Amino acid sequence: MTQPIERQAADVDLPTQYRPADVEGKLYERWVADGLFAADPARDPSRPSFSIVIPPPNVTGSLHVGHALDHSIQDVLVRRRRMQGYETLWVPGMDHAGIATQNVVERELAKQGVSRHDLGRAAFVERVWQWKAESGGRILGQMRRLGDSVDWSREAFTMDEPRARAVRTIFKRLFDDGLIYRAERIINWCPRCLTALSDIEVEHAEREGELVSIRYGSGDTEIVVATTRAETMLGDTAVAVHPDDDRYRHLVGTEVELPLTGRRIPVVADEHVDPSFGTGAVKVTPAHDPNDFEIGRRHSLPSVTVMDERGVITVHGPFQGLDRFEARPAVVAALRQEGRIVKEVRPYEHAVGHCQRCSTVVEPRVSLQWFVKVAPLAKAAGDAVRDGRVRIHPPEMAARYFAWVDNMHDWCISRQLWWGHRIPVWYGPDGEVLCAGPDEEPPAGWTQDGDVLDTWFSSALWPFSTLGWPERTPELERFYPTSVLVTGYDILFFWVARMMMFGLYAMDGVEPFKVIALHGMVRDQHGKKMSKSFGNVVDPLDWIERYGADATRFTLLRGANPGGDVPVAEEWAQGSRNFCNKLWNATRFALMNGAHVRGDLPERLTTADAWILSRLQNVIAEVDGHLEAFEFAKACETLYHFAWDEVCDWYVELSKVQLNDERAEATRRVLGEVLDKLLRLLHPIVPFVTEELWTSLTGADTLVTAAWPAAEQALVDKDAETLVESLQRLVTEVRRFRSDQGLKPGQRVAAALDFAGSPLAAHEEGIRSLLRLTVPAEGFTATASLPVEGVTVRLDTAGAIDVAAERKRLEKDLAAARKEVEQTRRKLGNADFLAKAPEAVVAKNRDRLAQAEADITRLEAQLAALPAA
RNA sequence: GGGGCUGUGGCGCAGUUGGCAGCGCGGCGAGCUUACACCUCGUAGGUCGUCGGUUCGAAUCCGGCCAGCCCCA
Repeated sequence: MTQPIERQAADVDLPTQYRPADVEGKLYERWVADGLFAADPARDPSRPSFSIVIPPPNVTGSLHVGHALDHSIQDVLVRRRRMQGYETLWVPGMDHAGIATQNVVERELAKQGVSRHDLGRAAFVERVWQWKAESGGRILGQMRRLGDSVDWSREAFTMDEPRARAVRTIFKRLFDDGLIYRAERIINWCPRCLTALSDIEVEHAEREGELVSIRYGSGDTEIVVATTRAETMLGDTAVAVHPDDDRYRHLVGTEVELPLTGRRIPVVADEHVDPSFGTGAVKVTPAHDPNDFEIGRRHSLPSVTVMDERGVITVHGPFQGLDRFEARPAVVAALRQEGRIVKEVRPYEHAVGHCQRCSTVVEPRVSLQWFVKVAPLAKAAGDAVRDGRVRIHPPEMAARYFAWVDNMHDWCISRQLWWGHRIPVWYGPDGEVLCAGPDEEPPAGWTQDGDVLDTWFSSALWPFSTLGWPERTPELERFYPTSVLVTGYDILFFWVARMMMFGLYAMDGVEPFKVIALHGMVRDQHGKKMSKSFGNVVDPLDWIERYGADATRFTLLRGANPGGDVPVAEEWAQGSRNFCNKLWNATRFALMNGAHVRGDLPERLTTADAWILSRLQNVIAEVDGHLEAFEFAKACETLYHFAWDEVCDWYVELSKVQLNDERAEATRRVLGEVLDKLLRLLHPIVPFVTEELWTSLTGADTLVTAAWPAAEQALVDKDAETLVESLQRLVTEVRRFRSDQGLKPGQRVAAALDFAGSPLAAHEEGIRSLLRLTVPAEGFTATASLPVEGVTVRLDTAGAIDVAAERKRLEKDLAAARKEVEQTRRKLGNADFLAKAPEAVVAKNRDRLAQAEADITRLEAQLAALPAA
């Protein structure tokens, strides 16, 4: 009658536990070798396109858990579109990370006692390329471990030849349009890296410092200023007060003596002074403070530079040659000696800017630098979002975007480094300036500007430079604008706004991406930021090794609510690993029992079959909707719940009975169908385990390009869902009884089932199987009787039942039912409620009341039937 | 100083337009029931930060307060 299960089981060669390491590397290499991730702009133009450019990781970096999240999300999007039949392109690559890379190589040289200046510029740059070839870009190999379905044939680097061409092209265009200029401004300067930094390369951190109040002038002209940077007073060229401040009105326009220097400096009135801070008077050092620089410009003040590029004091005998941090106490001591110190607050907490790459305290410095005039570009970047051409997801994040682009300062793009795109400007013998485009040669003898461009300048071109711009390539034609940009909200300003500005500018107003999908930061299980010093850093490669790439991805995606931070923990990775193992074993069970996907679904379905197929349709629709909306956490949750709690815990259990009778063949087909669709839905999230299982189940080559499932309305069966829900309540209730009575889960118990006309009668076998209830023999006497879901289960507990436990249970349920009745009655007795609440809500409450009343009747009868204790 | 976010069972999070508080992990109890102990079954645990308002009805809307976090200056 039934197929010989033993024989089929022998055909199934799957271990009882899923071992990711056995399959992941093998599958990935096959995917790449088969060209499944390769995009072809010429292929079937009728198909829609879907493209993503990867936020290029730093060439010096390795895969951290933040990348793992970012990449997992992109991979889900790309893999789903691929299955939906889109021509998909996911471009991989790296950025050259000017300062970081130069620092790495300089550090290496330093070990040999060599500086970059010893080598000279050309040899040093050569050396960096060599470093890149040997030890750069480790992350690319690590991306394979995670399963990134990128098109490796299109790997790009922000410093390679095509990208260099793009940089030269756009620089020339911006220059010719007057959007790039050179000017002497105060910029952020790193005295260790010896280069300018843009605003966003400076990290502000609270530090303990000091606030020293110094008396300038004397007698009638006395005025006290407070500062955290006493050493800069050597470069003061004014004292500023608010124009409406009566305390100082009489001093405005006069001069006061600047201590230690013997100079006299003016007192000026400026709106930007906060009269409520300190004494309401501030010292003005235009050469060493950005705010003071502005005040200086407004009042035509001279600018006195007191430090060199390394932060060493260059003026005033006793201080000359001191580092800025040595000079500070020295200056304070000298002032104290002169009786100039009025007050000292120590420690004084205040925000200090640090170099993002080396953590050195940034020194504002006046110098000649190149800038991008951002106003018109930023306006366009803002408008693209305001007009809805580019959608920021989640939408709440748009406020932060606008706050940034609408208040952007001109962007300092020159860096005093050797590693980077050299500024394509040449100077002639008579001070002529020439910007040369990609195919232009400067006149012989002219010298090129020594600076290089900010790395972000080239990464801002990424969405189109990777597609071949400035040529009008088929790639650009087909894949620009890219479909979505996936990145953390922390670099919305760093990078996204810049790509928007340059994309709109270079591509004649066409935006670089249609959607900006933002995710949060990965944090530990207590919401703490991961940091090496805290010791709570998760290494994704460690997780991949121990739990598998799929489990790593699932853990991250399961926590990925739009825009929200993603907490992760070891236990959750284990849970994800367990989930993968559950899928493995469910499929293993199915295969051992001959499940398959051949042919149509059976004509005749049992209620269990109809139920799981119906649920499957709901799940398909739900998951599809979640993924479309970037709701990765919800998609994972839905799939996890369906696979584990519905397919495994109920359908597989019910199928065991069906596989033993004439329904076996139909059941094999339904099992196959459910797993087929489930594995397809899960594939973008957990590609490896699903590929391995699905190819075993179907015999097909790969799931990577299999069709994405669509829900079929015809398979939705509300009646089956209702009936199985009833069955589940019945089974759960009897299990509770068994547990209360101390019956072991596996223990067989004789029971008689009286269905009294319930449609559940058709599922007697399934119910008996789930509950381990055997058919009673002759002379059976029940020791307990349970009325549930219209069915009476009478069972022989093989001994006296625990009346006390049963009474306790029934009384608990009774109390809950009574509370329910009371609450619902009160509601339904409220005339306002009946008058104002919607019909459906009222009806729902009536149903609840009826249900609760029926429960009370039943429970009271059961209690009455209990023998006295 | 400006702007933003968060506060729901021990921990981490969901809760769409207001209409029975859910999930995962962990805890407790029982079990190796021929897919899986990376498992199964059962179970405990929350007046949704706080005070007030709107409403027939508030975790959900409005306001004050408290606590914590982030970004920008």
